[in-house]
Amino acid sequence: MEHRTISSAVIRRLPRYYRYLGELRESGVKRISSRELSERMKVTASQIRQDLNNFGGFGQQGYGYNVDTLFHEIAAILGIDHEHNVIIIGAGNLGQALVNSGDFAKRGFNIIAIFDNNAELAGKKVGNIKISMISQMADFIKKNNVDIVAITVPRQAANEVAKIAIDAGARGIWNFAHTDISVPEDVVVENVHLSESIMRLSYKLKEKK
Amino acid sequence: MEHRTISSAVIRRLPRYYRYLGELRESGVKRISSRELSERMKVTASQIRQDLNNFGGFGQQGYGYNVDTLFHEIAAILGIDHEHNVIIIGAGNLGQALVNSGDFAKRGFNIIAIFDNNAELAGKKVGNIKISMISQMADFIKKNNVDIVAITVPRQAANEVAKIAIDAGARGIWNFAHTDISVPEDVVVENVHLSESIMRLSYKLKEKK
DNA sequence: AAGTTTTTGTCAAAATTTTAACTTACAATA
DNA sequence: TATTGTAAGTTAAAATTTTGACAAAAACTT
Repeated sequence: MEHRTISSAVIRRLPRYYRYLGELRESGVKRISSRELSERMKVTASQIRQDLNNFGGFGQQGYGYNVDTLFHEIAAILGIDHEHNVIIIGAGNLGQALVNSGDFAKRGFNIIAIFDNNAELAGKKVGNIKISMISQMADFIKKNNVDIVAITVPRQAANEVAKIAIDAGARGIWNFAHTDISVPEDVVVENVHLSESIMRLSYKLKEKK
Repeated sequence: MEHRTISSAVIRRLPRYYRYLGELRESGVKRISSRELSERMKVTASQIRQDLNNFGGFGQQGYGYNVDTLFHEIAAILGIDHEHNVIIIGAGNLGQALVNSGDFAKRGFNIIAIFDNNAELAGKKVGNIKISMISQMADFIKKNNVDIVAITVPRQAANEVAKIAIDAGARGIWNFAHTDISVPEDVVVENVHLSESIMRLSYKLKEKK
């Protein structure tokens, strides 16, 4: 089977489709057309149809898309039809916020450990997870089938802790540090750069004035 | 003066250029060519030159770009050459993390208040800011020249608090809630959807397997 | 001081992404 | 069961974005 690469623009939109479908599902809507969806989401119907057809024909002419089916198909495409083990490196405010937010667990991203290098924090609890030392991390990753490593340490330390995690077998890096992380070919990184985000907002504000 | 719209792809890259230039500046580098920068940043030199030339010719043939000058030019473009007043709505973990992170203040985004609707939190402190009630927010916005409103409340409440802030005069919304916020023409929104981000990571992980 | 190298700014080509239009298939209805 | 309307899937066109190439200008070199 031929395997065309899907553009990242498409992947950027999929989680949003998923969110809308989840909402429709909760409110009991059984079917939806690309046109209706496009009106709600402020994108073109054409784009929705084309995005979805990258992965297969999930709809039916004269009917539309079955909300429930499409919801699950997108979940499968995104790889969120099963659980993920997540650890957090950095028990600062942001790391703690991620642990305490129930949102991720609800979507199958289970935060199973949090690490820090501050010895004073050792054994203290965040939510109901005990903080461990980074020295224990490699061992933990090897033994616990960790999929995703969230990095919330200061930028100076980010590449160092990423390397430890990757050497221990981690393959997905969720990077919150204000720096780029260099990784080998088979490791994927998703960046969340809040400072860049607020700068973009600042730009947009300036343009409106 | 003609005012061409700059594509959002360009704006997405500017903060990253800014970050790299800041690092170069700190390490005492005085000048840099688009080629050198492109090697460090893993983008094409052509793209850097074209991006910058949307705003003016900041470089010089045979020399390159003066790091310090370009750093400040980009700051001006992004509107971060002056301070911004920021308030946070929602004193949950994420709201508290934003307050406690010194990173934003360092870049001129001063968090001057945090609001919540939980009466039990009234008067309690996050960092050195007292939590106020949302009922006081409109008045605060009117009196304190608030530029940016960060929304970290649950999604069900997001549009409601956004409306209060906008009606009181806020023009920039930094939205962390897992929903879209509808705003009038003259208001700008920058979204930070963490759950969408981790789904994209999940997709990339699946593709590598 | 002349020649050589570097490097920008710009133009045009290439690639990608988005939108629009068309064709086909199914669903609803009478 | 035949007919009409709806809406997906697909193809083509348009728009946008990225890359490559080159002339002009400045900085080095000898």
